[in-house]
Amino acid sequence: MSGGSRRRPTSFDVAERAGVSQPTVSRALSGSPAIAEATRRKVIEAAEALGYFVDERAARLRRGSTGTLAVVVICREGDSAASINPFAYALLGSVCVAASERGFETLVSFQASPEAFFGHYQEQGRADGLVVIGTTTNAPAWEHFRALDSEGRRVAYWGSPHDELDWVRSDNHAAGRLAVEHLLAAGYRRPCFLGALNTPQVQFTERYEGYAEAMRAAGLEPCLAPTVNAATREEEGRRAARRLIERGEDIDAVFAACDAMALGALEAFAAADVTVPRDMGVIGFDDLVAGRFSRPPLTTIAPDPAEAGAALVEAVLDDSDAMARRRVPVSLIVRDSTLRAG
Amino acid sequence: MSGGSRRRPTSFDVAERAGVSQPTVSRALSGSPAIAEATRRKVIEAAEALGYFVDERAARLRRGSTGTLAVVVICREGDSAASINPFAYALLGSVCVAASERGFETLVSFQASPEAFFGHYQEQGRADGLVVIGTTTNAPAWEHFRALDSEGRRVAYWGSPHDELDWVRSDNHAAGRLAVEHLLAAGYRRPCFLGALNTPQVQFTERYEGYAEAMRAAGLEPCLAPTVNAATREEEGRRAARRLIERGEDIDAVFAACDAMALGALEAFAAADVTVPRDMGVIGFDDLVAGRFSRPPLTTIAPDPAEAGAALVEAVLDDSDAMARRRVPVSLIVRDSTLRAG
DNA sequence: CTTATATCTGCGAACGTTCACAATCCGCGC
DNA sequence: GCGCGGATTGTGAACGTTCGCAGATATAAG
Repeated sequence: MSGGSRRRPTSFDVAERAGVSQPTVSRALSGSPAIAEATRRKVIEAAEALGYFVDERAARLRRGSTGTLAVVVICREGDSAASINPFAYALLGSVCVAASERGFETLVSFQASPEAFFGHYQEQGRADGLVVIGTTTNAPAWEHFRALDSEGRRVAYWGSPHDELDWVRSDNHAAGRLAVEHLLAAGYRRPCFLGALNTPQVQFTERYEGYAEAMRAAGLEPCLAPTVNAATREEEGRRAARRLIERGEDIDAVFAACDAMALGALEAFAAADVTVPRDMGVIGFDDLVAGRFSRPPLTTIAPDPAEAGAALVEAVLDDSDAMARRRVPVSLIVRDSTLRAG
Repeated sequence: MSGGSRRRPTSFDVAERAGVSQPTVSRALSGSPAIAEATRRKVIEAAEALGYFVDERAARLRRGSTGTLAVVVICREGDSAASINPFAYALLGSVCVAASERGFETLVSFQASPEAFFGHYQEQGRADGLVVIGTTTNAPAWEHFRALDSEGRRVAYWGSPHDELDWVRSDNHAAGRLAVEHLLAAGYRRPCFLGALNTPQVQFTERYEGYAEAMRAAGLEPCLAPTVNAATREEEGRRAARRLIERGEDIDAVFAACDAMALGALEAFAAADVTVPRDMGVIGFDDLVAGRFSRPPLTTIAPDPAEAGAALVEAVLDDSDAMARRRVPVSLIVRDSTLRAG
């Protein structure tokens, strides 16, 4: 209030105070090697005394970079931003945070058709890179991708089923192994995988592979309870579990490819008087909040959205020529649904 | 690939093609009134032919604006970005989207102590405005706020308990009314409010007020089942519900201030053999995914994160001098927990 | 003591826009 | 017929930084 708002200090002000030229200030603060250590200290001191910060707008203009990361979240046609998967939201949030930590701003968009988005940003050139969250089977989208990529624009994908591109995924093989090892340690003898393979959801397939591997390592035959398409994932899980019971399969535990299916399965088991965890162990993947409130509470493998977001940002911003393909560690969260009472 | 990447066209290129001077291009495209309609058309045509877009960096530098919106999500000390309330995430996402739609980028941060953030952005001046998501009782934070505000920097708050500032909240009074009206229509006779009043959570208090008003309008006496502090909201709900049963209060329905409490209450009722919805109706607020999977599925009042995000951005960016205080509509979602079978 | 070399710093320009101001054109009234 | 105001457009500068290049200083070698 009193005194009014002072003008923001510029590099000229710092230069004057430090007794050097203005470009020297720039060099000192941007970490250029061609600067004497003594000068740098002097400049830094002056900058701090004045409360100086580099004006990113000017720096970016001159440098030719945008300092901006575009993020597109793929959602179904007509979906509002509110109705997407909670994990995608958490991922979005952590991408934004990771970008901010590296001094990048984010331009976020929810899109049913990624290609529109790609075209737009490609032309407008408003972002240095693009992070895509979600899975699409949309072929034109992949074309736009390659176009972006060949222009030197960086793109990273969460869970991409397309092998030409940079991606980041959960360590789904480890998830499968963790699930099997936990179930066996808890006293179950024949865990079965619940989920569909060979769908665009590569991550599900990978979880199965981890599961199968661990089963064989324990001298057991993998077994699969395939799901069929339904309106919701819960419904898929419900149906698959019901079928399992009807056919009287010889299994005593289920590893569902995602929590939503696991929750559906829990309902089906309850309806058929199969008591979880006594008669049947159930474990999922995703660590949905819902799993904390189901009855019984759901054991699950938790992905790490914070790590995943950081990895995505890193994949986009670090311009190593090598393709970035990172696995983000997962962790086991034990709740009642696999606690076979002694 | 072939031909390499062409240089991005500038306003000089457009000017040359349209046969006007460069600043005229700027005027034509920025909607300045001091321009002949014929000229504007000529310029726009040339711009489209060349695929020209204004370089935001240069425009912002010259204009003195940042084109950036800072968003801070307040979380508890040590919390990672991943562990915050799902609604806050949804809100964050929709704020980012709403900002992007208005051509603003977002700088997102998760902070336990908002004052650090305020100070940082205040000095660095990297954002035109600030959106704060979350509730804090931290007094120093409010000081920083006022400072920002008096410097002409715009700030908007989700659910602020501080009356000097712009805020956006759910229409909590309507929520209370909706809950009561629904419960009465469903055949319950004496619904009770479950939650604590006079806490920093103004929104809870407002929901109670709406509830009480609707009760009186129906000729009923409001009733309150106060919660006490516990590690989690579920636990608060569980305890409050247990006490309600022990004391044998004459009630047949509960409106919980949030879904987490409602879910806790559901557990307590189940443990005490009070059958929901037959003996007791339960309704919450938040529309957590968890409510879809609880047993029975939870009737709830759903806030609208998309609308809320848009309103927050509007409050920050529209520089009317009048304080922006907006109520975002809520909607009733009926599930089994209030479906008293006939 | 001089020259070559490496290390550091200053100078000027450039990035692409918007803004203040001056210049031009037009029609109209005296 | 000349000047004058309003509507448009052009001119020049400025926003605050980074970059290329030349100049300066110090250190080492001949």
